[in-house]
Amino acid sequence: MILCSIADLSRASGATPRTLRFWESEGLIQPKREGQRRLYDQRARTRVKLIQRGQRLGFSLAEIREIVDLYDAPAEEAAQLSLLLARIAARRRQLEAKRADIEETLAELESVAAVCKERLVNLEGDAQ
Amino acid sequence: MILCSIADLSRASGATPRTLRFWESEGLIQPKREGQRRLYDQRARTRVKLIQRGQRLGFSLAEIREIVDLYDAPAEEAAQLSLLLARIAARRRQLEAKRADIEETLAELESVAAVCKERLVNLEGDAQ
DNA sequence: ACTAACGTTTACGTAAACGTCAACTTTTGA
DNA sequence: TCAAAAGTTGACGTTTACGTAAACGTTAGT
Repeated sequence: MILCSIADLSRASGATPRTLRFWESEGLIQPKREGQRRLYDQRARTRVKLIQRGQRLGFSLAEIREIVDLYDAPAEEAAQLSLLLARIAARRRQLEAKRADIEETLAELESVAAVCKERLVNLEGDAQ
Repeated sequence: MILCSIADLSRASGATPRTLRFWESEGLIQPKREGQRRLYDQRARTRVKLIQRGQRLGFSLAEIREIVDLYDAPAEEAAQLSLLLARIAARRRQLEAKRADIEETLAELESVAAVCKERLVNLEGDAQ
């Protein structure tokens, strides 16, 4: 299954055909063509997964495009490589900040949960 | 500084007055009133920070409202406490899934960075 | 041969999360 | 006292990320 139709990829990914066409119009994926019809190869399917992961993390499509472009930027010159490394470092910092937000939220939720559990235990004790 | 104006909170938080009023209209914050004017206490300011953190994590305002409401839900009965604990557990799983997405992305970016650095070293070697 | 099923482009509609006036009242410093 | 500054409530505009519908071409099974 090296190439698949838009319906196949839609079923496999959960994204609607409309969404896949929209992402293409935004330059996020570039499927092959057989006449008019789109044909998605492994590279396109991988990018769809990257797009969806980016969305789960709250990135806009514009940011997602920049992120996935980091993966296959054809860097030859030293200057291009340095620029690419700088961009990767910036995204890493951004992701680490998000991770820190997550850790804080998790800690707070755990603390609320602890209070809840204690109250539950007290209620059970009163009931006996 | 137990109470502050909308302009004060706007400066302190980075959210515009329009945004603060919008969040209020959506039921995310409930400032006091002095006549017509809004007065924000510490509780309101804390909620603003929670909202902004939720936004950085890609949650919608509807989700954020559910999340911040977990912090001050007045659970008295055992049934309410159990429900609250279940909701907290669901949010925890969601946050852990996001964290896993972040770890994957970080790992991939590091691998791309490693390739870049290797190429850079090779280029420097060729130059000598 | 024919009709579903699948695909295409084009265009308009929509929900979320505010931005941007407008028109007006209230407060406050000179 | 009086004008600037700050605040208020509508109401309409904007961007993002698609949904939905129209009108049409292509392909596959009976």
